[in-house]
Amino acid sequence: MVSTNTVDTRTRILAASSELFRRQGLAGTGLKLVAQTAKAPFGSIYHFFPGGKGQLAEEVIRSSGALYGNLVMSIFDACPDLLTAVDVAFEGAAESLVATDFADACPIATIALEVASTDEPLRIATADVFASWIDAGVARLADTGLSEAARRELIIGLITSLEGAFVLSRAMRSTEPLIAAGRTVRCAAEAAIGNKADQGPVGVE
Amino acid sequence: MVSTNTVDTRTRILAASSELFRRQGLAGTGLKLVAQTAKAPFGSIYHFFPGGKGQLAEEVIRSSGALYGNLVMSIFDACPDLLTAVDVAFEGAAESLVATDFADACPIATIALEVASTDEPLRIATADVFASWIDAGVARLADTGLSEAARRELIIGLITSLEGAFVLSRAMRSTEPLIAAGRTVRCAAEAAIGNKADQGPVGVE
DNA sequence: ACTCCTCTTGATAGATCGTTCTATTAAATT
DNA sequence: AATTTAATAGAACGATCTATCAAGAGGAGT
Repeated sequence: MVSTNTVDTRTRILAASSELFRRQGLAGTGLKLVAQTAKAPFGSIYHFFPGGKGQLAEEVIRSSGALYGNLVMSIFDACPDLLTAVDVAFEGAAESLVATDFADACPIATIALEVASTDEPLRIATADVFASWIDAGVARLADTGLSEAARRELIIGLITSLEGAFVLSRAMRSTEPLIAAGRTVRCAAEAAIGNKADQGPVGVE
Repeated sequence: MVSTNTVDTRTRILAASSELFRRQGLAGTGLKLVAQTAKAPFGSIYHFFPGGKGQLAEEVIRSSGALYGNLVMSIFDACPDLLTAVDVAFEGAAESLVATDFADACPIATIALEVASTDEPLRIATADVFASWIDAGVARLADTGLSEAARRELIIGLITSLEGAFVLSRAMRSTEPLIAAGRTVRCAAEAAIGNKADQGPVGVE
């Protein structure tokens, strides 16, 4: 009942983990540092996450994955059309990357690569997040009049370009990859809209 | 003089590290496992790499980065034109990913994300590799008649799409992201070639 | 007052990490 | 043959990791 002015300990642990995991990876982040960053007692981690690091990581993946998906999707809500949404998405990503000294990119990409071949439950969690992003994007693009296959291809192209651009931009400490990737996706989007009339498969053999 | 039928120990350590690092990350791979995988005595790691894990990782990044760059670049040599090269590159990546049970993708992407904000020497190493890929690609596309800026944008778009598609494909255990990313890059390449005559900026306002 | 119950707190265990160390064997050089 | 160098081999060290444990603080309800 008493509304404490401080945030929930559990939430603090989750937030600290999310930030640390995406900056230095899952295996590279110790729980001691998590507790310290969250200003939480060490034992509280195992109080709220009895499943240990695995459970903590899975909740981080799913919660921050959903959060980031909503963030990107809100850009599409705020933009009049698809093309400007693509531009704004990549420009916004570039800005926030610079603002955080090239640290805060995708919250789950680092974890996804780490666990893809080593931890099946966590791999599934990252796969679920990516799948939900794709589904949300396909639904969001319904008003474009494109076929579902075309929308799916487009949104996957956008996500993959964004993810890959994060890799290069963080490594090179430059927004150039993000800008170039944005232009690439824009080209694909323009082509898709231009070919709207075509019904059949896209492939030009 | 005597040509041993076995490979150099140093090379074995490097190869084992490269494979392990890209599958389970840098922080997630212990040197004990490296020695064991390389069938090398543990002490030999520090004999050949006195700088420890850092030196080993840097050599892995630079050597396997150069190797992978040459691999992708050889596709462009074997293809008659840019468009088919793009197709072959993404299809080949999809095939080799399936062949290795979605394990062997880009040899340095996982490391790049891990070290981007935590280890400056290694971050620089990954940045150097990406920069060399871009430079090589720009040079390779010289015969397209595109401006250097256009070539650069195109090749960065290709690399970022490929990297991002690896992330999603490995996580989802599906080649769909790689296929979709390939189509996206193909669209951008077609648009670039189509606009070859235009001299000014690409933007169609 | 008393009993739950949630949460806090830090010590501690046991394993593994990167690193260093000494000792031994193999090869090359003088 | 003698000596130096390269490589092998793994034990040992301190630090850090995940995970567990026991003990206590604070409130709510009876």
